[in-house]
Amino acid sequence: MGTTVSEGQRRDARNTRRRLLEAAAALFAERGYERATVRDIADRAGVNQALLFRYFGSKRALFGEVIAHNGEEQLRTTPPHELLEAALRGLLGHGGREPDSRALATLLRSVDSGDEIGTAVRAISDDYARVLASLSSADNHELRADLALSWLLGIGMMRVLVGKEPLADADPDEVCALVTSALGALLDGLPAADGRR
Amino acid sequence: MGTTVSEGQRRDARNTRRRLLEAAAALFAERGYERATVRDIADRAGVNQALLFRYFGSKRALFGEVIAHNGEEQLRTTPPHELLEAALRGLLGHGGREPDSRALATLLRSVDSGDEIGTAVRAISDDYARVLASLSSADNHELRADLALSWLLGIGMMRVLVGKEPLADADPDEVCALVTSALGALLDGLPAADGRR
DNA sequence: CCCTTGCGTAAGCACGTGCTTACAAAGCTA
DNA sequence: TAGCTTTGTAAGCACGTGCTTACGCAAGGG
Repeated sequence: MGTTVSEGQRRDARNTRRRLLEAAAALFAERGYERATVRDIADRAGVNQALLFRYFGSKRALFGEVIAHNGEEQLRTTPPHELLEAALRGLLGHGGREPDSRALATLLRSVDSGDEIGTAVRAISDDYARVLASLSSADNHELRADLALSWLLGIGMMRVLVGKEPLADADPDEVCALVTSALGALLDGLPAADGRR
Repeated sequence: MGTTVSEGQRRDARNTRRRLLEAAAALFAERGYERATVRDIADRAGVNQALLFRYFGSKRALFGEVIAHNGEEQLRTTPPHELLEAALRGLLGHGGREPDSRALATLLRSVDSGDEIGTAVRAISDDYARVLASLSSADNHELRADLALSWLLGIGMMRVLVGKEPLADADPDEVCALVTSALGALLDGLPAADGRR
């Protein structure tokens, strides 16, 4: 039958693969693609780094699987009209520790890892933007959604990476109130022009 | 007097130093701190890489000098109330080619270069935020300025690094209109609260 | 004319990276 | 027990990085 895995579970390929995936998800979210080394990932998973290549082929492929899993998680568990605030609070509170808010944190820190990594990164942002775009009824709602997502990204950057004060230590509630009201106006259909048209 | 530098100007320390600085400024703006290697910088300057270390000591020190020069440039040449739009258009148009808009482009691409680079990066953003904050009369105007700057940063990220569509190829005028009107409301004193207070 | 001074260069060092390989050992089948 | 497959490991390779060192060479004064 199922080969009766005892329970001490040494020598369990499925489990080690899973542990590698989890360790990678955590480290990618914490440090981004480039700064998360395969040695660190293997260490956190408690296995030899050679196994990472046996099970995933390459670091890039591993990143791809992580992204695929992470992207869907928050998107499926939160209704569209709460997504904006949920994502923002995920970014503001813990810095990507919990699995929910890992997608944006990973995006945040892997954004400059050029070429092919950018494709995976673009995939997450596409998912988020699609949902955000559904909230607006303006003709250029897709652009507005991109701008909203950009703001979240920028705020995350400033807080987590740059550490800019006073934003970095600001009260999440205060930030959230300012941003959501400004973005609400944006998405609900702000006057599309100012000086030009 | 001044040692009569002929004009073929080989073996001119001042000039090579200047060329290194200019090449570094360009490459840091184009690729960010990490991805701009000392070999590339020296090559673009047309000199040996060892000179980079003779004249600047380390790559970090060179970055510091570049940042110091770049930061002041746009800030001094544009009046405060035009800074927001100027910075945004600098980011939207050319991707940091011209010296004016290099500061934000450098910031943009060096943002995740951890530890001590972050300090230099924070210095630029502080300068920008200070000017932006002077535009608002709200009590938390500094926070609002940080949020405005964050948005610029995020938009730059999405366009230049992520390449997210439709934002990446959107008309600068359209983007600018949306952002400035939303940010105008933010800085002019938006209702500070929504659900809480 | 030598010889000190300072600019410029080629070569290399030490280290961290992603990835590979040769091998040990566990577990199953016979 | 013998043999085969699967899982794990230690060692190392190839390469790119920031940085250093030993040297060539122009220039100018005694």
